[in-house]
Amino acid sequence: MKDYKQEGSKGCEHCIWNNSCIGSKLLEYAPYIKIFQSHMLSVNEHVFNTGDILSTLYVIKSGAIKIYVTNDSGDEQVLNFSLPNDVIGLEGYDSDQYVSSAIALHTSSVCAIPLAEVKKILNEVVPEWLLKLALDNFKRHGRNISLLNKKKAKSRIAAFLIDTADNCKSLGCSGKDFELSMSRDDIGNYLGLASETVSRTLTQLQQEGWVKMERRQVTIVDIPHLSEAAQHR
Amino acid sequence: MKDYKQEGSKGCEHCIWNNSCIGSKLLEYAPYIKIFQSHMLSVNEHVFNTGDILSTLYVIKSGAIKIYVTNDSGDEQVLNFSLPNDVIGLEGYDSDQYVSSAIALHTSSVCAIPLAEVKKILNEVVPEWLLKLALDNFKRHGRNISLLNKKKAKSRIAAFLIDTADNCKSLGCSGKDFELSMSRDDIGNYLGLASETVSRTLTQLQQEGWVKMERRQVTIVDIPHLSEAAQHR
DNA sequence: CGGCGTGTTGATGTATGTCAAGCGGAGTGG
DNA sequence: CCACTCCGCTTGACATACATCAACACGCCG
Repeated sequence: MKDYKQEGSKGCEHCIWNNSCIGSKLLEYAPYIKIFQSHMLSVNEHVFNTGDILSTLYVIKSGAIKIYVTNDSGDEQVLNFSLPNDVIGLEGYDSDQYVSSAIALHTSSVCAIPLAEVKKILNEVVPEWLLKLALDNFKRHGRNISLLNKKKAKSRIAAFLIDTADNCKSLGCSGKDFELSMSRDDIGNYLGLASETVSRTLTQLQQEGWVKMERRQVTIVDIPHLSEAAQHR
Repeated sequence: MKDYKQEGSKGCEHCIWNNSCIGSKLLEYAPYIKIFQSHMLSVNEHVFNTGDILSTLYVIKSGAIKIYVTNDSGDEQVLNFSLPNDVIGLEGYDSDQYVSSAIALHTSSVCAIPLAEVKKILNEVVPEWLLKLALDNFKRHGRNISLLNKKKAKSRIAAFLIDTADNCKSLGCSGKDFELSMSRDDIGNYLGLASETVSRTLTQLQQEGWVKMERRQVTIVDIPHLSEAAQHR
């Protein structure tokens, strides 16, 4: 993306969104923020890429932006289509890199907000526990998407198992052994699969030797293979 | 759910999660909150139901809770499985009713937090624009789920069209006529379908007379039928 | 032991993916 | 202005993964 400082901005008072935009609210709240400029993007121009240093959030002023990630095999996974008034780039808030890529579908314009300023305000204003609550929700959002928009049952189930294991781990379990608390029916409903397919796929994963299962008790044996399966769409 | 005030609580200092729980952080931050009690749930007991008056949030202390909605035809749609330390009930924050149901998968225990207190704190502490940002994300989360875990292409596409129309409407368009900003490829990728399937399904929807399309220009003709199709899993 | 809920497995139909051909608008160059 | 190409989209033919229906196995509890 071009250096947005090159692009002059006349400030929010000249913007068509004037004071309805969420960015201008921020400015209102913290008027000392200086760098806050409008920037044009042409079709297929990236706003940011996965892995880029995350120092700026963007508010979309006009146009449409596609948010996506690419897996190791290089194929793309659309996470969202963002429209005017949306804030993008926030998903990586607690890392220092963008965790997704953003590309313009139309000629679009965005306003840049320095993340450092936002962080400062947030830390001043918002209690830490509350921030954690919000961020957890962001993350869950991303996880759910990546569970659900896979095409193959095997990928979904593998992703589901890994996700569940991660959850369990963050609650203090081993991360390899855990107990599913829900029925095959519930899993199927959640993942958009028939319960029979869940059942079959689980036995298949066992036959491959990637997991062991006894009723709802799960042991993950081969994390690499399971992760790889989870990547495939 | 039983009246949680019946269930004595010894307070957070006796809880196994002691001060790591997000609820206790809230208590720390606003010590005047009195009603904050632990409550046991047996298997298949509801924490709350869609449509119930939303006056309480719950922090899960132990066990597992299934969050789901039911459509008009009565069939269930699992949105999430919530685990200890998760906060549930928040999705309806800006309505006054729960927008989903929550049922215990195991014997579980939860702590109740009066939403009024939380709202008071939030309003004192968090700028409105920031709250909106977080809530928008909650909503998008829910929308994405309901787009993605449908089984049939027709449902997904119908839901996608309605969602897009709604988005457009909230940006000031008619809500019936709008332009898709993304390719069939992108739509398919987003919805977990092949682009050919997107194409075919769109022409099918046209043949049914529910939408008119010309390239990326969409006119929604029969909202009732389209919505009905969107409901079906 | 017998019944019930949950999970597994098999047989079959169907929706969707995949491959491939062709269409049509948009842009380009003569 | 027309011919040409390119790209996105559509349509068709076929393969396949999954849903559905049904039978059965297993653990659980009375």
